[in-house]
Amino acid sequence: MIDLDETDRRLLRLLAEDGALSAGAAGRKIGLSQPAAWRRIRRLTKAGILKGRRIDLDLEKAGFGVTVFLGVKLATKGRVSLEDFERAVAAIPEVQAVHHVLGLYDYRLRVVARDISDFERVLRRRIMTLPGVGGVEANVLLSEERRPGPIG
Amino acid sequence: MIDLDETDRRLLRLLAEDGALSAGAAGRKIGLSQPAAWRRIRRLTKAGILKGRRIDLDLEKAGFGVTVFLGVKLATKGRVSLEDFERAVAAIPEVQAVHHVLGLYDYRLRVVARDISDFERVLRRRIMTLPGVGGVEANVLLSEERRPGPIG
DNA sequence: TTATTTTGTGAAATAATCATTCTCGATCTT
DNA sequence: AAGATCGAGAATGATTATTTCACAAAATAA
Repeated sequence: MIDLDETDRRLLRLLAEDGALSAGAAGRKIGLSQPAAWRRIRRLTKAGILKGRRIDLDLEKAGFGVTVFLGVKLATKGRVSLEDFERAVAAIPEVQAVHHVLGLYDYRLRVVARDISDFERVLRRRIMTLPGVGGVEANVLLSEERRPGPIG
Repeated sequence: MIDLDETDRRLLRLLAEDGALSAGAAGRKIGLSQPAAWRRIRRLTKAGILKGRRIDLDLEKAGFGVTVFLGVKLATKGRVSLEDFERAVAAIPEVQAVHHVLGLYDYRLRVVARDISDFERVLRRRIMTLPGVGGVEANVLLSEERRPGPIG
């Protein structure tokens, strides 16, 4: 863990708003020269705080209009069971994220589908057949808003 | 909605793996010239499928080691109530994402905190005091794995 | 106190890469 | 046969990442 300067935090906040910003462009916005900003960003990257960049794609416009959050409770929770479940769930293309969690559920999945009937297919033929699944709870996504978070 | 070529999908898949890839670099990986790849990416961007780029930062290394998913059920669900809740929750810096969902809960929040006691503070003084909150369920994140998804 | 190291900065320079446009040829459609 | 579509290749400025150097402030040691 590294301690962040106020300048570092401002850089991260800018990059969190627009990940396409270059080092120089981000620095310019806070009155920092190109090399200075670049050095800080490289430092943050080497420290592992900045893991990389990812694209933000609108799955709805790509034909996947349904996003569902699934809470999955396993029936048996041995170590083998967890690994089996994770391996099987990783093979489902419609699964966007797998969260191993502590609480009422064991896993939390983010699943996308073309429409509701397509989601039903995924749920019945993919999810419910996963090894060790006990109970499943579903939340259909209506709207989503990402917030910058405590640093960014 | 636009229909995607197999080449488009391969480009998106590459960009989903590494969002820092330039148009030319992505094209080169699938045997496409720089202008050809650039034109496709521009087309995808104009179509709204590619909404932009965002950074991927490791909040744990930045001192926020605890991530919790909260399921929130509202006590009263009028239109005004939803807007009040959304406005208030947007003012909490520890909230990373707000999902308006359909199902057992009304909202799903992704919250980060420095540690468990810090999370307790957020929960008691920020979340539980939100207007209209009926019930809250929490899932602590143990590990997370992002999957490419159906296209990317 | 002075001397010295450390740390972060800006300016200038570079070499590479990038986005962008143009032309031309191949392929496919009608 | 004519038109539309898509790609490669070359050429362009613009922007970028990256290095080097010198300087100022702050911390540390003498």
